[in-house]
Amino acid sequence: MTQSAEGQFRAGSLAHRVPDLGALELLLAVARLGSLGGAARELGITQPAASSRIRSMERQLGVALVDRSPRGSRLTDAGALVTDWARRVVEAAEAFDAGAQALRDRRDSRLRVAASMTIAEYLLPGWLLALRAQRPDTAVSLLAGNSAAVAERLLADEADLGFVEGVSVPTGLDSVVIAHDNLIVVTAPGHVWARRRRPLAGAELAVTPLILREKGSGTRQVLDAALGGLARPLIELSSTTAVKAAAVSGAGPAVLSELAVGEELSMRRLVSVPLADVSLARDLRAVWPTGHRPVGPARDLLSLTRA
Amino acid sequence: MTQSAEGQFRAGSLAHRVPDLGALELLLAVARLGSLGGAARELGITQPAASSRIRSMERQLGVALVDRSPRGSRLTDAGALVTDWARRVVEAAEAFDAGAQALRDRRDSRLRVAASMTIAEYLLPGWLLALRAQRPDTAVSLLAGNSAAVAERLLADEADLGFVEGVSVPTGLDSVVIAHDNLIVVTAPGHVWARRRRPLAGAELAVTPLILREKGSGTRQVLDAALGGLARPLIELSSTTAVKAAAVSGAGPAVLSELAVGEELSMRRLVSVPLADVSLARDLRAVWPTGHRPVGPARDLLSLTRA
DNA sequence: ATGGCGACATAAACTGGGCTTATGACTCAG
DNA sequence: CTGAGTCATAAGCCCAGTTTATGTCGCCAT
Repeated sequence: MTQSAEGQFRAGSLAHRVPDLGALELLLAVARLGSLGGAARELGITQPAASSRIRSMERQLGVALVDRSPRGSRLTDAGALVTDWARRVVEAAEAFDAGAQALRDRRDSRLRVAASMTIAEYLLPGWLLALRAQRPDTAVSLLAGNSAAVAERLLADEADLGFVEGVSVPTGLDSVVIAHDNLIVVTAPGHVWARRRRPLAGAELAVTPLILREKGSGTRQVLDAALGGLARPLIELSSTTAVKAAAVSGAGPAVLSELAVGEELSMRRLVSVPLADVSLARDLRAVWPTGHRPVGPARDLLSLTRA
Repeated sequence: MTQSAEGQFRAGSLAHRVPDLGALELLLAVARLGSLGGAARELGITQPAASSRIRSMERQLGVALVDRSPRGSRLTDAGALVTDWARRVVEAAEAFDAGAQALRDRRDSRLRVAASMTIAEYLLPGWLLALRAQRPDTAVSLLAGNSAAVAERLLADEADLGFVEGVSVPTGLDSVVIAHDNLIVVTAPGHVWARRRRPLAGAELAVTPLILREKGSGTRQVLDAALGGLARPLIELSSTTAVKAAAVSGAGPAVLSELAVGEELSMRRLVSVPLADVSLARDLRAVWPTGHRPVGPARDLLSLTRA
């Protein structure tokens, strides 16, 4: 057992075991530049600060990350691995930052975006990062709501560009399909369906109790339509997150947007069950007031979102 | 060449604009429990500390996140969105933590894993999280290296279970295929190939200059084999990260493991180009010394990795 | 009503981690 | 042997986050 300042065996929370974002950024800079001092310069701190911070990160993790020499610093093998993992944390933080800035800049923004929850949650941060890379000085504001709210904002000229999911386009708006969101059936890896070889038939899906969002939600509507209103709930939950958690825990099969489960699939916390004769696709669309084709920053963003 | 389009955008780096992990964890707890005090209790801090921390996070982001009332606290609409983004940062940090702990526990660990870089980087942290959820007291150690190094460790009884990618299984080891890693052709969304409707033929791929890993790397070997040694490099880079960055920046088409680009695909920073007549698949295998079928913790982990 | 309870806010003092400046040790190139 | 790189060490400062102690508000049971 470790010596540790806190006398008890309290599992210090994540923040105590994971270096803070500044340290992870510093590590990435060291990896890229091959020098503590260089990394320090890039981040606008002094060399001793960088040295000390890397050292305390190594102490915290219990692993040597960097080989120092009078000619520079290189990552150790473990350091390279840690850096790769750190990069993912930093990327998630960059997406957070891009989104958060859009939520803030309500006033003076040059591009006002209104988006449905699913799009705002999963896609928009990435788009904003891409937009920032391309047009660094575009201030974006974001308002998230359902399709009706998006339409309302656009028609009241309180937004320049909207994004909605679902089958119908609100009246008064022009639109273009920018992507297709497939709902997929997922289970925990241990579930029977995870070992199926034959694709699942719609009829079979319709008679199986599923973990679902509540009636009225976008995904539920698509599912009910595809099955003829017959989806049978094993349990109904009010957020995508809760559905995911239930599915991961093995409670049963769930139907979710593939946007929501990308990570879980690639890490095998969930497994996708192929479908045979039903298509659970819905369009994701960019929308704007009829006749007012997007120009300027709105056009920049729109062109980013289309393949 | 410098890779990475990073967000040095304003003087304050990411760490100054994004709340630290402790604050994000706290926000998730508030969202789940509906109470500042409750969240504070769960994290082992006092209620005023939680109150002050949420407040300073709101000040930092410039957005109200929670509606306080004498009967509890609920997220605002913006708060719900921020919480979803925060969850992804925290999940990345959890993966980081799981991996880092495995790197540390070299000595007293009950399960010693040796894995190839790609697997250690992209899949193992998720497996370790799943294993921790299922068997919380299993201490795991991790050693990353190429196939030969993994085999060496296993045969020297310095590891209990190994993971390798590639076509051949090192001699002296038994193995089971746990997944298939597909190499895919990706381009920036603006590239001509992103708008192709017909799948790409192998012959076409073979005559097009590509962004590639250096000769000798695992992915390059698979690609060269599939094309008959003909892959034509536009530029050769020494890390998956650098290849990704070049592809995202629009330098040209790249060939990468789908494990490496899951996030970029779902956020449309990259687009996958369908292939017609070539299969760029390679097996991911769990391996162990011939005859020594995994038991105990090794068996637990192995069963997690198979669908 | 009234007193109790739960939830959040405010205030003041303490603590520690991270920062800076200043300096030293080491290596390599001229 | 000197100058320009690198990193490490030491001493002091500062602020963010913490705790303890107390105040305010709304609900509820008596």
